[in-house]
This record gives sequence, C-alpha cells and structure tokens, in this order.
Amino acid sequence: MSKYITKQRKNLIDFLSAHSDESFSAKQISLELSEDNISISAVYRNLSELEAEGKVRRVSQGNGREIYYQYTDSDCCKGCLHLICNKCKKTYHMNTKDADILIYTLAQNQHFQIDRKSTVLYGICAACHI
Amino acid sequence: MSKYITKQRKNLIDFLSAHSDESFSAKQISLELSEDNISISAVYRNLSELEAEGKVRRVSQGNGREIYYQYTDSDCCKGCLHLICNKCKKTYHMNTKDADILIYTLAQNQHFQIDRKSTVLYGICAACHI
DNA sequence: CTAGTTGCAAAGAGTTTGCATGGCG
DNA sequence: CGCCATGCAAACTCTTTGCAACTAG
Repeated sequence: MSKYITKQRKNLIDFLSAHSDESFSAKQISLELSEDNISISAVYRNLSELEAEGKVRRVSQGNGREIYYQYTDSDCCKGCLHLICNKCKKTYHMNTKDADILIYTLAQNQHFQIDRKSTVLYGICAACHI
Repeated sequence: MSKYITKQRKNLIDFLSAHSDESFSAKQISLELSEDNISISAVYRNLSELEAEGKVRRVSQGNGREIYYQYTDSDCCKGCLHLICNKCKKTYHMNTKDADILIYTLAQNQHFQIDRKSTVLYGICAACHI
C-alpha cells in the first residue's frame, strides 16, 4: 500500500515501533511527533493504512471510551492473546500455552471460538501490583 | 442516584433489561424508544447514571470504534467473564470454573491479575459458527 | 515529471452541557 | 409546590474528507 516513504510516515512508524509495548491515541502520537511537523490528518491516514496492512492494531481503553494505536510486531503477535494493564497501559503477551488451553477449553465447553485478534484481557500487571 | 422514575427512564431500563444478552449503541436505544419520545440527551444522561450505579456496563465493539451499552444483571454478572460474538453481538457468560482457572493461571504464571469487569473475550458463538 | 502524500479547513459523527420547560412525588 | 429530569440547541471532541500544494522516486 505505502508507495512513498515520507518523513512523516517514517517518523510515525519509528516512534510506534520503538514503543511496541505501549499504545497511543492519535492525539498523543501527533504531540510526540510535533517537532517533526506532522498534521493530525496525516496521523490518522497513516494509522488507517498501517492498520489495513496489519502493522498497527487498534485497542480500546476504558471500555471503549478511548481508542489507542499500537505497533504490532508481526512475528510474535500473530497467534497470541494480549494483556493490557489498566494502570500503566502497557501490553503483554499471554503465555502461548495458556492461551491455547484457554481457547481450546472455551471451544470444548461452550463452543465459543475466541478471535485472537480482537480479544484483549485487561487487568493489573506484575509491575503495577504492589 | 435516581430520585424520580420518569417514563423515559423506565422505558429505557425496561428495554435494556429485556435484552440483557444484547448491547446497544446510544443511537440504537433512542431509535428503539422513539415511540416513547426520549431525547438522545436523556438517553446519554440515563446511561451514564445507570453505569455509575453499576446497572449498565459499557462494552466496545470493533476494537473500540463503537461503544455499546448493556444491562448488567447484577446477580450473575458480578464475578464472571463475558464473551461477545463478533457476528451476532450477543453476550454470553463464560463458564465460572473455566474463568477461575484462567484467572488463577494468569496470576500464577505471569503475575497478571485479570479485572473481570473490564475484560471481554471476543469471537464467534456456537449459534453463529456453522 | 508524475503520482502519492501532506496540510489545511470544512464537514461529519458522537457525546456533553446550559437553560428554560415540564412532570414526578 | 419544589425539585429533578427532559428537550432543545449549542458546544466540544474525535475523525474523515476535498482540494491545492508539495515531494519522493
């Protein structure tokens, strides 16, 4: 999809990929990149493209009140479930074996087939839980 | 919080509680109740109050793009995890035992404490999976 | 040079809020 | 009758879109 590598797009990808365990709102991203002079519309357009390409995923915080974007490391994010800490907002990968067991169990017991892409488990991470 | 039982609030609660396995956007609700003459602002105000009271919960669909509201049956919704079908949008309750195992496992293996209130698992339900 | 990308501003969609009116108790 | 809730419209926020100017290749 992306034909030209503009400095705005490069800066955006560089920033998101450098913080692939965090997610950001469109506004936060435009603020972070403010010294690179990227417009909010370019942020949205690039995020949409990157999401369509599967390089960025959208997650919700606060039961859908806020939309955040996050770089998706295609290698390890493919088949795993994500955990997001409600406090620090960082993303973690659920242990693959546990995820497989969960998905299998739910399929067996309730015939519900979990979609790994749209499912995120929220809670408190080890670092934030004192 | 609610001091008066107006006909608008009654109609809203009646509608949501009659479809407690489904969730609706504010606009959908106002359309459903259009014959009862409820304004969109009254819908939002009542939903906010009901959410604060714990009688309604907010869920996100489409990775946060859309916000839906759902009646919370306080009895059985207290301690369980919710499943939402990406196709029919209906809500199911995850088997309590399986939920407990999941939560325990994640706490043990990754020291991540799942919050039952904010977590929803998305996928395809038995009825929609052919 | 040429097509894709940007910035700006305007347009939409969703949600919140102020204020006068109306209705519950 | 007094206070709360409603309806309306305006204000706000977030996101999308049209168009002319710019720029990567």
